[in-house]
Amino acid sequence: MAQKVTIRDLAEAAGVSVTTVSQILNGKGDRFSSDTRARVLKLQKQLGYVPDFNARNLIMGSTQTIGVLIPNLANPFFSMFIKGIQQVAQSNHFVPIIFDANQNQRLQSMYLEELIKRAANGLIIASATLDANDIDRILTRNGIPYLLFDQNDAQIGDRVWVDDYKGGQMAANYLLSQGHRKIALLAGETITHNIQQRISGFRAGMAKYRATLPDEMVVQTSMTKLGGYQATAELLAKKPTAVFCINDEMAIGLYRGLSERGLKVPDDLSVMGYDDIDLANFVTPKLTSIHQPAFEMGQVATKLLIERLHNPRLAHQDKQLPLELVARDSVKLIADDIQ
Amino acid sequence: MAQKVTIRDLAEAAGVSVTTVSQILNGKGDRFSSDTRARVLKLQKQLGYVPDFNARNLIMGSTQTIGVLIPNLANPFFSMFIKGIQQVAQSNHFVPIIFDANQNQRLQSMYLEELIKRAANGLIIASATLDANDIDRILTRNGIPYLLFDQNDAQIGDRVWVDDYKGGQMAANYLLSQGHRKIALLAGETITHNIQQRISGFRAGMAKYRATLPDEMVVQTSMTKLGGYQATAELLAKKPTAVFCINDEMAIGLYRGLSERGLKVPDDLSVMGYDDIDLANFVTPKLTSIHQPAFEMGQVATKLLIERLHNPRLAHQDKQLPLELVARDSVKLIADDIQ
DNA sequence: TAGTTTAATGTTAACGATTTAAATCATGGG
DNA sequence: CCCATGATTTAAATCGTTAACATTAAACTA
Repeated sequence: MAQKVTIRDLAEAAGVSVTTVSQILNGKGDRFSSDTRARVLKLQKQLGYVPDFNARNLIMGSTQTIGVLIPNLANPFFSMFIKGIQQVAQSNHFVPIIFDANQNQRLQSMYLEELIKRAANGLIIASATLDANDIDRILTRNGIPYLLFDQNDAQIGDRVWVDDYKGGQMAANYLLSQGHRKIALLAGETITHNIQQRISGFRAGMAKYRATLPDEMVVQTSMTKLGGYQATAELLAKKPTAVFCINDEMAIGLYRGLSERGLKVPDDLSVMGYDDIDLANFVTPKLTSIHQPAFEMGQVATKLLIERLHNPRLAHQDKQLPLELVARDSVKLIADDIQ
Repeated sequence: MAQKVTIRDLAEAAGVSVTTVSQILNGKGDRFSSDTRARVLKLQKQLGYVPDFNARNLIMGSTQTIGVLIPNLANPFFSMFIKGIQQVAQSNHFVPIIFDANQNQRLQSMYLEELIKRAANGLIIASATLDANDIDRILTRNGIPYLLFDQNDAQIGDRVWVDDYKGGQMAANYLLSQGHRKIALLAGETITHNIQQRISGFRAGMAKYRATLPDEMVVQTSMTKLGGYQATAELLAKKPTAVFCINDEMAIGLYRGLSERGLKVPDDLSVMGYDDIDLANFVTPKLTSIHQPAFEMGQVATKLLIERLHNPRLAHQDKQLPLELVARDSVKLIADDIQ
């Protein structure tokens, strides 16, 4: 409960002016005698002086804060993404403020406002429910640089992305190469741009081998384990030999639905995921998936954003990260001719 | 890029003083004519005025911020915990700043300092590597209320807890009731207080039925899926009929280790977890576990902390939340006499 | 009418830092 | 012994708000 020690207290204790203290503590103290420098530094430790964050930011005009908006913390993909953000932010003396907006439109706007209020230096937005143009309007009006992620329909601002179209194609190619032709797609309820790309790519991949993905073979549900689970019956009714799940979480939900019905993956049904969360490697059978480098994506996003903060008139940056097919045990080879 | 609009601009535009604006915008404007009130409010929208966070906090002396330190974001238990925190914080106009300290001692201290610098109003610390007394020294020196979680060896500050001792007993009782006698324990490398309790309870539970948990039946490894996986061989060497994993993550790792060896849960080995993360319900076989109400714990922790902030001289609060055994399919009944 | 309320709004001093521009102090050459 | 010079140090302005304390004008009271 000790009264907070201010720069004035420290100055007084050291017998110098506040200017002196401020300069020395901010590394601009070359012009002071090493004697006073030492004295100030020593007393700082001794009194435990920490510059007041608000006072400092008020005059400096920076909070060293990055706002982050994500749809769902419980999805391991995003935990990893955040870990990447945190790492880079930390080493650049920034602090991320993370909001899990849980696909709630209203909440999302609230958080956006909160971040503006708090004078975040920049934002990383990985949430899809907000309209990109709305975001742009609000943020550029407030002069806040931001980076849109995972929903790059609008070509505004910097961009970190993976080639989802190609990812979809890779999935299709793999499934086809294993002899599957009757393939169902398990997608989310809201189709963001990147997921649309994924689906388009998948369709295109199918088409290349004169296979098709008719509309009646796609099932939509919430993009969670539960969603995948609940879609099982509907999916089974379509009698596919393989299912491409738009993310791993759903695939894992489907696993359960199948197992409850006594069906075996991949013998009775092949399942393929997307994201390659660490769990993919721990379910039985191990899930074949398309690997998205979530951690790295977080790192790169943060790096780009910070670069932009340092240099606002930088040309728009665009960084693509590689996707990778990780073939494990959830897809059965039912014929190896690919006609 | 438009120059930031200040309260002075708004005041000028409305033809009133800054006080008037300030008061009106802070709900203390009853003393002004409804005419000016309307005018100010309208112009605020029009000019898009947002009070400067730092200036405001500087004079108000509060940042409406809660710092949160957790060991691992990727553990679903903590994602849930955080979701609970966020929900309550949000509805009380607080914002949580979350740090994933990843059992890194140094990082943890850094984050702690950062939170102090940022003048967080209070802290929720769910990280074990820091010494409770160190924390107390640093934080009470700075007059920051905090709430220790998940490592309540020191009886300092407020407390949210589950009865881990009883949790351990419940696990033991259940395993014994299913006829198991040769039981191994899979624990973490660092044994925090709550986990120590869990283990003690487990031991006591065993003892009650004249069973024992000899030291050679406990295996220690990192508390992650990978850790659980890597412990498989060592565990198997002890030839138990059941394994009690100190958390679900490890149990899931063990699942994989067993499945790779062609062993079936629960026919070849029974597995029991702790936490009851949502995944427990989605693995095959579904994992029997002790349910910790992670989300609720986050909620309650935040509620207690905020109450404390509002009233610093409140008596220490102590809230216990219930634990629950969730019997699913991962433990085999090998004899139903419990002699 | 003079004095007192009351309603409506304004002045200005904090808050705790940073920073610019100016002041002070030695030192030494002329 | 004076002043220029460079080395140290400081006074004061500033950042955008809030709030305690005025102030003003109109309305009411006796």
